[in-house]
Amino acid sequence: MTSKLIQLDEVRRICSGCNMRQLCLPAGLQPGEINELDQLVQKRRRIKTDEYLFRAGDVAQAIYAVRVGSFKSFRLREDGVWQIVGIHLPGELFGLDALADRCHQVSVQALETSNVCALPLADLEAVSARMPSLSKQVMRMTSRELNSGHDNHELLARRSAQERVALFLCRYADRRRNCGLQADSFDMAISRQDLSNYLGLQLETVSRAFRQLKDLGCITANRSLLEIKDLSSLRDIAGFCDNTPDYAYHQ
Amino acid sequence: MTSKLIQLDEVRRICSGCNMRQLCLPAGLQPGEINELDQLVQKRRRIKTDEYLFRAGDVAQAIYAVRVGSFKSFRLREDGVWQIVGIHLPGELFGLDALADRCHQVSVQALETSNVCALPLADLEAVSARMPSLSKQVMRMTSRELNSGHDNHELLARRSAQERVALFLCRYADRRRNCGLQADSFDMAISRQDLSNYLGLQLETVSRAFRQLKDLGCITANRSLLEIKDLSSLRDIAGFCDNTPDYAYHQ
DNA sequence: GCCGCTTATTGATCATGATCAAATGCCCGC
DNA sequence: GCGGGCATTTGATCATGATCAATAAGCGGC
Repeated sequence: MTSKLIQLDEVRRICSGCNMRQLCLPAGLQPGEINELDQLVQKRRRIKTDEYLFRAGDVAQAIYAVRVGSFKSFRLREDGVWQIVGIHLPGELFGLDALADRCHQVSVQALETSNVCALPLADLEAVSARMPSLSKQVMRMTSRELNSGHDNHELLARRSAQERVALFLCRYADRRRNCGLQADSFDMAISRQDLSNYLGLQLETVSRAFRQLKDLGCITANRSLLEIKDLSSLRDIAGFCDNTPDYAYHQ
Repeated sequence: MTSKLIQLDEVRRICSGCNMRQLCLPAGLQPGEINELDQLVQKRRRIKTDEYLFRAGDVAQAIYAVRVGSFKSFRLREDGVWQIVGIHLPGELFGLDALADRCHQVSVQALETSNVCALPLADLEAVSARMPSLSKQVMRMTSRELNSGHDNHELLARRSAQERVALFLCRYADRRRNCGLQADSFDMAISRQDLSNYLGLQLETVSRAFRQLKDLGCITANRSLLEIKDLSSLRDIAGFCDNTPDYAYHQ
């Protein structure tokens, strides 16, 4: 039994056996190509909570994919204020912001004990000519990142505190479901401090928004433990609160 | 004289003679490669103010580069509220958000009479194996887009109205300077309505922020005509207003 | 030039979220 | 179990920006 578990664990180490293979770099590749990818990817690097994977300013060595756990990317503004700009869940790529000038623009820290795969940039460039489907998949995943940036814009612009929190929770649950994790009851690795920073709100404001959502029966929340009781009303709160006619009738 | 002007105009039509060649797709390519790129790019499509280049939901045909003028990308939320998520100036690429599933996620409209080049997706894929430096440059430009998404997050999260407006103006001026346009006195093609939507503020709030910046002597503004009188104090207002110690001393 | 439309500005009031302050609860080491 | 430190919650007050309302300033059409 033990040896079987270890074998299973071994299988999951390789891209073709990984749970994330439908979402991550192997998607759209031929079996032979996946094997080739496997040779390049540095797998299963274990990162503990709050450990840095890299820091803004570091020369970029690789692009990264979350296998297990989650990460935050953030910037330190010139005035010393930090801003979280991204949360990364399993199957998502990050470190792509460094491709412009080979230098990381954000710092990345693990939000919990996590597991990350790295594809060295030198290898990526070397094989991209040989494996067009790989560079195509990298582009697809980068494009997804761009859209999630637009999601963030929408999240932050012209939304009340309650809407922001509700929308964040809906999306977080969706993303968890998408990568095969429990989506209605889970431990949010992200602290209130980090969440409020990400959402552009004060800690206290986020806390109060949680309270309201609890009182409405949408969720239960105890510290980082979250349970979504009524997803559909949570969605309503997230999206359909204000209908400014000015904007509603714009062509 | 007239014929000389026409000749010059002809030269600018081709990538190797284009003013934006250092910023845009030709950057980093060999002269031979630039000629090849030239054959693929559909050039100088003229777009009038408010004309759509494409709409969210359209099947993506190409990626686009601004040659002259400017564009806005925006989404229509399910509840009918629209949100501008990007402003595109000369030398910048857009339409990249469609690479994930070949379908545009945003609509794009010209903010003024503009000029755009298009690289068909089919061609991009076909030549990327043959021209690794081109796909590398596309990735570099996409990476820049990702970072500008992070800039937007920073712009919107936890900043006062005045800071948002000042920061927007600084960045807008920087981007204009970067692509060779007049940066201290110019016509902002973007309306107050669009600007306020982009910044997540009300129209009136943006108007008041302009007034304050005028009163401080940082700018003069008459409708869309803007003059930056004191860039350094504008930068100060944009970045160094609040120093929340909580965030300032975070590792 | 004049009229009507759209865009921008200014004013007054109100609601939301920031800020200041305190209390509570939880986790960890001893 | 106890105590200290940290994260979170709750409360009270205040400032900022949203909202409502009205005016002013271009701009195009005739």
